[in-house]
Amino acid sequence: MVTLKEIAEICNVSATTVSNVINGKAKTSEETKNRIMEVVRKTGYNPNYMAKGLRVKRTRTIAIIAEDLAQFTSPPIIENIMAYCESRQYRATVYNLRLYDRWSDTWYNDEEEYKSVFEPVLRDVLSAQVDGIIYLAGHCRVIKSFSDDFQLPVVMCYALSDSPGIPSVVIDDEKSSWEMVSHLIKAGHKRIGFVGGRVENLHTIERLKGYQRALYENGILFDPSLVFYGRWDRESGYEGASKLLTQGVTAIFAISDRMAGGVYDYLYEAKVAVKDKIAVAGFDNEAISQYFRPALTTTELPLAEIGKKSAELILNRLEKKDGGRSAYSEPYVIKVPCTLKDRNSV
Amino acid sequence: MVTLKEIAEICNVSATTVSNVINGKAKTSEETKNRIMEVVRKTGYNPNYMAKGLRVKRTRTIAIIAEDLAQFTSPPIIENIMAYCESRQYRATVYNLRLYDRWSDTWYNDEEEYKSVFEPVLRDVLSAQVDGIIYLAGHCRVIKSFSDDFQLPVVMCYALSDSPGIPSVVIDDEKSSWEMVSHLIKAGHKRIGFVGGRVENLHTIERLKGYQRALYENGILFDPSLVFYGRWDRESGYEGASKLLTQGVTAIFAISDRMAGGVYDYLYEAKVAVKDKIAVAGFDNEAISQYFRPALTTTELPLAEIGKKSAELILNRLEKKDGGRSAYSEPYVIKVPCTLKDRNSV
DNA sequence: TTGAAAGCGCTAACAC
DNA sequence: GTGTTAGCGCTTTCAA
Repeated sequence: MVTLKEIAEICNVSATTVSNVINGKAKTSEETKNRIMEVVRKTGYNPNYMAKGLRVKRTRTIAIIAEDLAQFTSPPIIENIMAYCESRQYRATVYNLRLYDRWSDTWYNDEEEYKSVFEPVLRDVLSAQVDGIIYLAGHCRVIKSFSDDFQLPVVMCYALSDSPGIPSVVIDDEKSSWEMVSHLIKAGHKRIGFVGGRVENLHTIERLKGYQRALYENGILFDPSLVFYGRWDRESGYEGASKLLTQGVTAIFAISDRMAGGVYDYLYEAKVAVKDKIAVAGFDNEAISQYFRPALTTTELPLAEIGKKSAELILNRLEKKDGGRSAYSEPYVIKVPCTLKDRNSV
Repeated sequence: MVTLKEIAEICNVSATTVSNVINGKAKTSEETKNRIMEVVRKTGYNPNYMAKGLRVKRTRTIAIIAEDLAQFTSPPIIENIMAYCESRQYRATVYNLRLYDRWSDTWYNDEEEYKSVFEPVLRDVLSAQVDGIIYLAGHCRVIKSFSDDFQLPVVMCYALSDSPGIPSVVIDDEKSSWEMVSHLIKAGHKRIGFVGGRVENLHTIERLKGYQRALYENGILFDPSLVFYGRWDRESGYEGASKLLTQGVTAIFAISDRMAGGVYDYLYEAKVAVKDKIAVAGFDNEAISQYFRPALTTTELPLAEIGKKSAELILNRLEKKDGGRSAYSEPYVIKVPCTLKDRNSV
């Protein structure tokens, strides 16, 4: 590994001059500039990131702490964070908590266990001297992993922060749900079953609100017996459908595509035609939804946008381009809208 | 950020001693050891990774250069590389070429364009002073991105290297395909259509070999008109099925689940029952395959194992636990077997 | 068992 | 325009 000093020696200039040329800093004569660049190219010189970081105390690197890389929402978000960082000459490095991998979806009840994995990772991140952190959640909830006086800029991605200093980027669950239910109503449905995720889950809560608002705006009574709470998975959808059908629904809105898959299962077994007899809508626009027969009408998650916004937010903060909001006076939440994918199940 | 030197001052010892205690190096009296650890805890001291890396010239970090994070095979592999690295006190950091994102699947024809994205990333990786590199391909082929005298240990993951110094970890395409076709034959099929990916693709080539071997071993003539080459996607599967059905096949083996989805599409339109009339088998065991109706018999990719093996390989190399194979005399290829998922389409 | 000094590769501050 | 000096936070001799 050739060093800057060696380049300097070869060129008969000082290390400073080489440094200046490489970083386009001070004024240097074209002559020496060319001479140096030539040698840099020939030797295949690469600046030592460690040495530079140690000296300047800025690494132009942000950490993405992902709760789980394998969560289907994570890779597209990460990919777009990285793409945006690249466009502004930053680096993003991924740390993976592997929360689902370790405890499927039970983990978030146990604060202690969570800490035992989060804290070592955070130390690692801090050791690496990153300039900022994007915490990428696996699902939306209020996350209090960072103390109020945490030393680094943080952006909460796909979840809410409880700290005024940490802005959040989330999807607009309420509005997206409202849109889908309005769509269902426009198609003539009045008794619409709602298959939610876990009761206490924020996605569930917000989407239920959207459901209720759509009913209200159309003068339809909200019937609580049309609401079923599942666990996001296919089996829950099946259960939900079996319960809801006895309530005489003409449409079912399952708030995950997987649960919608379970609804299809039940309907198939019961020989009830999707769309013709019962309309079904999903949420997420996972790959599976296109393979359902009939193809599922669902809501596309704005994952790319979420990634980009989060990255933008943190980089602006790092470069103080955020209009002085460095310390937000109130929780700062960006809600990114989803888009309805109208396919063939409604 | 409190530094080691500050810890030393507080404790009235030298920096050396603190360093020794933290790294469990030299013999230190219990007394001072406790005193130091206490202060370390209280101050929340984190060693500076930059400073340490600069000094010791080993970072205990490996780079994963992923061709595309959004490729469905990537996240599970990465997750398992990270998990294994963690178990041996290493760090893995992800670099993303975003090849598919940039050029979908046309990119690999253009060496120049490829270099224009690979090379800056490689410089970045080198700058970061990682100890080794795992190159994670999006699909199997021979990759010659690293010169023969490349300075760092490299492992090729999910692809083949052309260099004796770079071992590869890939799936056993031939055997897995052989297994599936044997399974089909055992179920009574003699005229089995093969829906491949692109002709020149290594997965296609190997799986076709497995297909042929299974036929051969069962005394079935290989009929070239039963082979169709697609582009891995759903539409290709549809096309393939339409061609193959005119050849009187009783089973179709599509070597990606997505293409199998297209086969289902065609069969559905043509009102031909999957399984009862035509057996269908896929490959990949993507999430979608479970939602097909009937559920798709397919082959599960050993992604976890591939990740783990790759990590193991490179860490062993870094720590010379590879039985002196530091320079392999011949290309060293590890083929990881897949497992057949027998569901309901055969 | 502990410490002093040197130096990893780089850049900031300042002098020339 | 270019060079000198000092030092970022750590570990590694080597000496005490």
